[in-house]
Amino acid sequence: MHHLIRKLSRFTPLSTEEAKRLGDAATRTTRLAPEQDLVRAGDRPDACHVLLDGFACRYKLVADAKRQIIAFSVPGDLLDLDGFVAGAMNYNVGALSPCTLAVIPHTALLALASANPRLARTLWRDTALDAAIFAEWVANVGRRTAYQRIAHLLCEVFTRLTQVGLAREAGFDWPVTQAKLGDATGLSDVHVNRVLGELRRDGLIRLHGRSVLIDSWDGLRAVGGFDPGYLCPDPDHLARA
Amino acid sequence: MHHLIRKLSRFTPLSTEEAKRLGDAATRTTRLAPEQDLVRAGDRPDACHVLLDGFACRYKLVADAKRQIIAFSVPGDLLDLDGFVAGAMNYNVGALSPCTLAVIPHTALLALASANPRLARTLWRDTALDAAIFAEWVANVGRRTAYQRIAHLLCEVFTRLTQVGLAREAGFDWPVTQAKLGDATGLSDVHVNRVLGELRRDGLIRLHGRSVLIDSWDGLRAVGGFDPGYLCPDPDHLARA
DNA sequence: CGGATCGTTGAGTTGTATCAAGACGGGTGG
DNA sequence: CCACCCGTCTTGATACAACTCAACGATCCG
Repeated sequence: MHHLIRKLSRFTPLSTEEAKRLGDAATRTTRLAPEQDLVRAGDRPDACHVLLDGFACRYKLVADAKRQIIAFSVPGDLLDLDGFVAGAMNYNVGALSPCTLAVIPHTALLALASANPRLARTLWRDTALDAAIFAEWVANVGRRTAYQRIAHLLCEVFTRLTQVGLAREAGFDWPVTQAKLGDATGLSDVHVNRVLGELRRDGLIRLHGRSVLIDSWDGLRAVGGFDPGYLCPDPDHLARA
Repeated sequence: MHHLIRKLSRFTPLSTEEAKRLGDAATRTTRLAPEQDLVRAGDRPDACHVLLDGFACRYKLVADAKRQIIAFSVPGDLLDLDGFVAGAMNYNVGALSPCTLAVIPHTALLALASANPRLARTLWRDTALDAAIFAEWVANVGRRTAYQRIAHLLCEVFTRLTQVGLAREAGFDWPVTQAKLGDATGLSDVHVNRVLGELRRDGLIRLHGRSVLIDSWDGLRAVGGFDPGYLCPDPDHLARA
């Protein structure tokens, strides 16, 4: 399991020993079909899951059958650490593509975190990173136009996929429909379609099937007002202290 | 300092002993004038601050001088715990009214967290609570109408003020202008004004100066689709494990 | 080949923003 | 104590971004 869990270390940097311990804590793997939910709001899971392969998202349902995707997950991400920290989930986690997950029981995680404060802080930082991304999304959805919002989201996804080595030099594959892009940006699927067309016409991106090509990274960044700072918590911050 | 820090224990439940230790860690208090910033995005603070008295908010600035408030803080809240966990701030924290803060140096916090895993997890849960509120705001701003958004926000603020004993039976005092409500909900100040008028006409709330009276809690909750679950992480979850 | 899902485009509607002007109210200085 | 001023609230008129509804085309898959 170690080499799988090691993936996590790219995103939430762990020492080799810490990665090994987390890997030992993972008892098994499990799979998820597209559209299948891992957990629902209100659930009290007894294990955490690391996304080893595939793409997932977190989402909330609001009145009127509307859906808001609040985060996209990439391989290496902890999907439901909140279940460990807070007890109950307050959002759903669903698969966007076939997914493979590592399962880490809460009991094992608790033992690890108690015995190893440094590892606990690393996981704590992961929660803080989630919070930072949520915060950026509040600003994205609240104060940017549709055109800016989608540009910003594409920048974020590209940056995160690059961090885990899953992007190409100028683009990435991503199994997300326009309707889901709408659920993530608070827009209608129809409007997402028009805005994507605009971004394409402006020479910023190209779309082929499920692959996104970024023709002008600087342009896209400028449009979205994207600053990657919030995605890069300083891994050595507490170690230095 | 203990009786001041104890306030924190109402919101992020701490044992008496833990509250005492945190109180000992706080070296001094400081004050903030309205509109004054405690920290800015990019800062690397060397201490955390507990809001003892007054009201503050966290906000981001996006292109075009637009502002998005991403969270309101009430007395008892940790304002900049992210500075400790992540290293650098990625949002600003500003005072809405005159504020009194307790100052806890990162060095003291690190020592406390290392020596006391249970206290560390309590603080970790505080980060998770912040994340849960951000996530709810993403859904609020992304998928609710102006009318629903403002109703939901008022429900949240009332609930949180009730948790720390600062609400009246059916209302609360809150030094927030309509322009700031707009910055928090992603709306213009003019539109906030119209929607508040609508909520008043519909018999849900009344406003007098800076005080909010809730005439129909059930109505307001129904309109906003408000479920307080995300504000109430189970404090005993990890203790039981 | 048929059905399902997703993308695309058009026409019309609506929610919310913007601009502008005036009313109110609380503080300050004369 | 009054006059003034500044920030805030309120209201109206107009503009526009984004939504909805609807139809059709393109793919993919069984």
